Amino acid sequence: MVSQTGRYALRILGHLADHPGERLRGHEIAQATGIPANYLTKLLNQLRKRGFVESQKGWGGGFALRSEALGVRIAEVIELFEGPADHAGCVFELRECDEHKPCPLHGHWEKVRSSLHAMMNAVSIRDLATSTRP
Amino acid sequence: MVSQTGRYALRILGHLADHPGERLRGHEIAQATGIPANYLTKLLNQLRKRGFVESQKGWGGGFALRSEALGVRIAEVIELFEGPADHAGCVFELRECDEHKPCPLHGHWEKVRSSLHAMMNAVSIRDLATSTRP
DNA sequence: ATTTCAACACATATACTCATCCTGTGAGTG
DNA sequence: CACTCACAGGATGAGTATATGTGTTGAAAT
Repeated sequence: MVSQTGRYALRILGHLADHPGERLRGHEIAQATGIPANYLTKLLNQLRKRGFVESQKGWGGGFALRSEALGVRIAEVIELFEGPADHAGCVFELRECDEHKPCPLHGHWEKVRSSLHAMMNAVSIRDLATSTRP
Repeated sequence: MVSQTGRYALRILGHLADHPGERLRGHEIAQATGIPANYLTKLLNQLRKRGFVESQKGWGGGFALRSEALGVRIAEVIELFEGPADHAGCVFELRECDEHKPCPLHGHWEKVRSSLHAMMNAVSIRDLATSTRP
């Protein structure tokens, strides 16, 4: 449904959002999230290049969520790691399928697609923080 | 979302459902569906072992959909190739997430999950046939 | 019986995701 | 400067999904 890597990324961002302003070391994040440390720094690197996260090397260094990223929709995060979602075509490619000649799955798939799309675009990184919960 | 193999399986069954009672050679099915011939026979073999399809070797041989399989829900087909769906847990495993302490994605995910589940269980192999369309 | 056709089974190849290892590099400390 | 800390990044490996290749088996035609 969503790749392991994509879920990792959201876990990471959620954890960073829980500690605003703090610089967390990769090792700490790995321990807190349960993501393999070596792999995690790679993901954080991509998040940094994309501008969602900032990092600091050396003593006292670590990673922190950039405040500008708080409003980023999780769709953008998933895209970063899985490429454009491309849910345009019909799921099963059973045959040519459009509005006029829908395949047997068309209506059903439309619902799945739209609810997924809604989720991806309604939730932002800010919402991933634990503190958001009442 | 759904594996390539799973989509292949549905394409195959849809094609067979389009030709009831006929015995189609693997090569023909491959050509009609665009699925790699060698890979296709593997999938057809699994479908045969599961009882959805019957086969005949030798001259005049080929594959045919078993009439008993017409009512099979596509959930069963997908399970055959991808194992039990197991959409139980929360998508992103952000943290412990249940009804009382839902994660930020919980409500959204519930919708995705249920519409997917509905599709898988509402559509049967019979429905995959082109002729079903008005 | 021999030939031919097509499924069947097993082995191998390829691609991608996920994960690990190792070395380099910049930043701070004493 | 010498040293340590922690990110940066390339190379490598394990595991799985996807795809191909080769020979074997069964059934019909001749």
